[in-house]
Amino acid sequence: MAPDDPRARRTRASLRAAALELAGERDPATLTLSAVAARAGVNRATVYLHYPDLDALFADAMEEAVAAVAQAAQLCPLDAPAEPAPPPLVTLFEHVREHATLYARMLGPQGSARFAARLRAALTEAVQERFRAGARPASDVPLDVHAAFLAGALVGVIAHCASCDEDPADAAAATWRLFGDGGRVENEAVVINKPS
Amino acid sequence: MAPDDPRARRTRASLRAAALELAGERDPATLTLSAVAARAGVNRATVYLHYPDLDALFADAMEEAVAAVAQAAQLCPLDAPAEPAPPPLVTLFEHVREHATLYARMLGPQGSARFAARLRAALTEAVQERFRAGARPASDVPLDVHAAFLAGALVGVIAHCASCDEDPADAAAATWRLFGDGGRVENEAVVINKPS
DNA sequence: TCGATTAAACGACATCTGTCGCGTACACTG
DNA sequence: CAGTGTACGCGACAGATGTCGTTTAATCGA
Repeated sequence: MAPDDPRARRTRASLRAAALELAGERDPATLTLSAVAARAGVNRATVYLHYPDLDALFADAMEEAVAAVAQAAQLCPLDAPAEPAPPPLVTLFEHVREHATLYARMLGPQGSARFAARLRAALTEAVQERFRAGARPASDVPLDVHAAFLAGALVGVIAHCASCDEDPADAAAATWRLFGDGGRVENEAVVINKPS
Repeated sequence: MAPDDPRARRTRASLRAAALELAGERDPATLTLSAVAARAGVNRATVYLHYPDLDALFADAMEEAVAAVAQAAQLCPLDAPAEPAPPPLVTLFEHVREHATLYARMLGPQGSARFAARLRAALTEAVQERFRAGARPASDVPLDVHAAFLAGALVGVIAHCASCDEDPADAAAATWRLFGDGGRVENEAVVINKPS
């Protein structure tokens, strides 16, 4: 399977478009691989040549948005003049807030689980990358666990918003306010909920 | 369907035992309704007389643990003398920490999603019940949203621990430390991450 | 103890998933 | 432009889900 073959590109593009198209008009929980393949005009068996399952197809379709989250962690490099720039983790949280509003509305109770899994991986990688690049938590919590906690907590809010009766916009705003007050950058270190 | 019929009781008990049994010895992600029914010695169609799907069966099998979480929110009533008693939300967090360690180990990447959904509902109800009983957040965040956020964040950590390479015990301990530092009770109000 | 109730077994059905082998037609290369 | 590689369509398969109608047998009341 050559990933840059024009035929394969066309097929994957059709599948991505069909997945997002159907997710927007039908209940995402009831989406089937058969339906996506039919909408894309692609044989059902062909889907398995490109993706292991429907979740992977969805992950690819949302890769653009996920990449934006990962990039958000790089918007404020640690070695840049930090005066007017916002704290990196705060930038991450803002992006997550926007994604929570957007995707928690688009995806239903089941569909949100797909996105949460994909976003969780992206967030973990992004936060850990920030820590590897020099950011350090001010507490005695082990570095990796701290990053995992942050990613898990954020995704938890997203998943929860999508699967309960809350208005996702309100809950996402609460996320932002809570973490916005609780996290800050001090002496090139990330301080989480630790009043100095 | 009489829920107290001895035959129905036996059937559900067999199904619960079989579900936990198979979850312990096989990869929970590959568990099928057919396999659980076969292990329980119950016809596959009969399962649908008691549960809408396999997730509901799992929820019932784990009901005992979930009930313990809900009960944890009642361990320290607000109208009791609050001197030596720990804050109610802190008690909740401690129970979640224990459950995270236990279930994140037992359940695999997919299996944890089943438990997270059930635990999320129980946590939301428990935290909101505490707020209805008199506890008030000190910030301007709407009450219900705040409760939803707390539940979502906690479940996010659990789900994340079970689906990544972290040691669940470490990550759960981090949860406890982080929230333990960030939350406290002050003047009968629950203060979250707000240094006075 | 007998009869009415009903949980459960049983077989069948439509649909979806994941996989396989085969033939066709499109895509790069010399 | 011819030739080789390969993505794709096609048909079929086993296994799982969710549902249905019928039959068997356990339960409980009289």
